[in-house]
Amino acid sequence: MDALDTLPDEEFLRLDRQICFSLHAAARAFNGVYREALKELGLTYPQYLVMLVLWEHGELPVKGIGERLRLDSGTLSPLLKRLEAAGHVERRRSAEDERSVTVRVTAEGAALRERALGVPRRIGAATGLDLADITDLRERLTALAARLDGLDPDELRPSCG
Amino acid sequence: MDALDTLPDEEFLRLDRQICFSLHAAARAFNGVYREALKELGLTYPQYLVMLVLWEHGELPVKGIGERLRLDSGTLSPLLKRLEAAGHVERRRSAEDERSVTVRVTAEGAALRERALGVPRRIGAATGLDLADITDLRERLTALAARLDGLDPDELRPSCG
DNA sequence: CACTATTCAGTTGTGCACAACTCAATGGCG
DNA sequence: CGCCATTGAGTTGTGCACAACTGAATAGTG
Repeated sequence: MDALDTLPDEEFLRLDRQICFSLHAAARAFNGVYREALKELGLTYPQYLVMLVLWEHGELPVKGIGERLRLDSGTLSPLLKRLEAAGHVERRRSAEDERSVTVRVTAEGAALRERALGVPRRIGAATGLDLADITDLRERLTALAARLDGLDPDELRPSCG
Repeated sequence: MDALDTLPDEEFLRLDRQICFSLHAAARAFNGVYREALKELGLTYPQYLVMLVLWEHGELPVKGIGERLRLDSGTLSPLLKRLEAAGHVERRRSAEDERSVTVRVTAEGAALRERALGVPRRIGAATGLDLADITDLRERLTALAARLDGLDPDELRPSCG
């Protein structure tokens, strides 16, 4: 039994506004909190995401970063240039495959990690959620994103609505 | 009590990557799904959000839109210009207060609403969530955003907008 | 009334997301 | 081997988010 099917379109539009807004606003609010916490590190939120995966792996090709963060080269190329200009990473073309560019954390970038260690704890405190809440929310969002990313575009076309 | 307090910083950083990524990715995935669904209407996701509040209220000052969507004039001014160029809305300076600009839905903009009615149902189906799931997720995200924005949740709740 | 502070919309500049594209390197196939 | 499709990074152009600012209109205060 899906209660959604019983709602008229009008009500759907109202509900949609609430959902659209809540997700959009939550993402921006989260972004804003991180912006504040990361200000002292000189990192933006997406740059922090990139540094997090690089801190875990030491070095990765641009493609590898993109796969882990679902970002394409159009977003990553200029972002990585800025991280390199800031001295946090180094980029060099791969010897085995001249098409590929390997991104490696510099000594300065590794030192930045130490200064970043306190950030997540402060964010966690700001959310007011405990570990179970956070984990639950994370799992739901991950599942939702996975489903939406794997969607056939045709399912969103009017003929299928 | 709070399991978060027992985690070392290292573990926190790992957890943070998962949370940051999941929220960031979910927001972008949602955005992508709407982009696809809204393509035929010629609207972007933020433009759709603006049209949703305008369809509910008929006309609003720029400030009123900004309050409901937590967006400032730096974002809204160019966006509204594009909506006006597309013929969906009309902007005119208020007679009572020359500082204020009133945004009103045009006949074309109202007609667009009819074509938009099917969008939320298709999105709802795409998420694979039922009404209870959606409502629960929405409430959590709204509460989280409210806390992070440092505001009273009631002021942010769409139903009060 | 005159003066100041605030409000409102808009502009500028930076950074991110994404589509569409370029270009060189690689891999596959006949 | 030669040809062509594919891959990987980068570039260009559009739109959004946000900070910092401008300028005009209004509100508040003495």
